[in-house]
Amino acid sequence: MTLKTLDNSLEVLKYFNKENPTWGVRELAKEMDISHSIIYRILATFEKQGFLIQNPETKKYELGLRFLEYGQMVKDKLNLSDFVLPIMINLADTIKESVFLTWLDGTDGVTVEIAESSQTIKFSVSIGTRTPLHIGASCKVIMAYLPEERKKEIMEHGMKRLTPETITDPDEMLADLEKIQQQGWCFSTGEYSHSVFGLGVPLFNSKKEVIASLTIAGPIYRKPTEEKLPDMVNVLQYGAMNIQRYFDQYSFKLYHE
Amino acid sequence: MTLKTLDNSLEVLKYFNKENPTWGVRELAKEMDISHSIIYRILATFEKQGFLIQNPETKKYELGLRFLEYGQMVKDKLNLSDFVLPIMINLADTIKESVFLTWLDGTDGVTVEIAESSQTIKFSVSIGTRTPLHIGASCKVIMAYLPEERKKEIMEHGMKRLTPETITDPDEMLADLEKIQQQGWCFSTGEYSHSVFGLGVPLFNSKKEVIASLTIAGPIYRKPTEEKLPDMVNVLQYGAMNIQRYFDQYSFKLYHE
DNA sequence: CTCAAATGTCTCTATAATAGAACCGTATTT
DNA sequence: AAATACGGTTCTATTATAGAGACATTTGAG
Repeated sequence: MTLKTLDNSLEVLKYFNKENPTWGVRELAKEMDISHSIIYRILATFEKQGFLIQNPETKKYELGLRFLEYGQMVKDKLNLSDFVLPIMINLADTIKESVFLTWLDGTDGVTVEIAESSQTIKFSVSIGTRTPLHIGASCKVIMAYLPEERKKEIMEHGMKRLTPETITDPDEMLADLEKIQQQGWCFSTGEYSHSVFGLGVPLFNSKKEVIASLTIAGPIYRKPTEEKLPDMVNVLQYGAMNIQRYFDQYSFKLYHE
Repeated sequence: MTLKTLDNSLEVLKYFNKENPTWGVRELAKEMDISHSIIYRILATFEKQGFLIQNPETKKYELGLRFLEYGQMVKDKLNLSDFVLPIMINLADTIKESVFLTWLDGTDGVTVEIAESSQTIKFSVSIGTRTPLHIGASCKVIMAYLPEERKKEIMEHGMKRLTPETITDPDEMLADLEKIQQQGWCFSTGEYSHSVFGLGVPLFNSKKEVIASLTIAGPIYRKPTEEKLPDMVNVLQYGAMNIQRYFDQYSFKLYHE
């Protein structure tokens, strides 16, 4: 029961990403294997509304300032900067690695807040980055606490491989998730990017449903040794506890109450 | 030659703002005076694509995390934090008032970067805020440098009044713009909000077309006296000159080259 | 506790909007 | 100078949408 025209148009928008920020009409039409007339009408309509702008010189289209407006509104709604970000910065200072908050959104995890490590070599990621839930510590630790049917949904949605370490076998994944849920955290290396380790713990809403995760990540050569890992888990869980307390006090406006 | 379905759908999105962040299907349908079936299909399609999310409890819709993604991309593209923001912060420290950068977007000015004053009473505005070009120093100083036909377009677009000070008469506006262009800056009080003063100067692309403005704003009781105004103009123009130099070096990816 | 009003969702069909091919004038490339 | 590629437009068969109405639930008032 969805609108085909709108659905297609939003699909077109997805082609505007960091790698391909600008598109010409025929260029995008070829990429999507769609008639250029259709693409033209879609792009022109988005432009009329400020969601895309056309470079008057090159005639190519790119994302417009309207997204700044909506993006800021979502950010304000999450309201993480006042209380949660300081906790994350504190954590990043203690551990000397980047810390980030990942939000559950359908079959993806979305990075909503970041505290970067002060070290020159660090894990770096953009706000708004979207990753399938089966990849990496930040996402798998969320997936581990989802109901079984949603796990199945996610796995049937297709477990794309990003690196050789990415788990793509459903049985292996279920076993891994089981383990994660039992220990309460997830440590992974090289699943998202071959040179990165991650350590994530879950965050819940008032109904004890998982809604987010707090994760430490850094270059793989600085990954904690087996003896040091428990310490890192402890520090991370302490930070997560503080954030969780905040979540419990102020029920969020986004997604869950 | 635009798509009516998409156009209508984007119009629906506009109802999700800071004042009304959540909408039920019938509630929004009533507000827009449209059949609730139509609204339902639009909202459901946006939700499917992550642009809206539905609260499973209340069934009401709100903006989704997808906007975080696109908003961040636009922000990254503008790439103001590295060079321009420091200049703005420096300026804000010197003058002890908030400083913000406004981008030209169609018939509106959009706030794209902010350096807030350290004083407890200060002018405060959100990134992404959209204001018609005929209102306030930050916008009028842009409008003053636009070609005559675009000025006419903007005025015919309707000069909405925000405060008693807002200029709504076309002739008065043209005279005002003439003066602004001659002196190179615009000082206004109470046009955008009754308790705020603003002082703005224009910024140009490589083709000497106006694309943005740099503005100081603060509470009206701290507005500069007639003797002190020239000093403030000087400091602001010096900051603008630095930003302009950056603009000239790196031609921007947004809107103009 | 009961009834009425309001809600999100779904079905149906006349109607209106869209898809997609073909075309146009311009710009760029060869 | 010819040929290709481009954004934009026009046309009509086809298809998706508009809008009324129905439905099961939920909410709220009496």
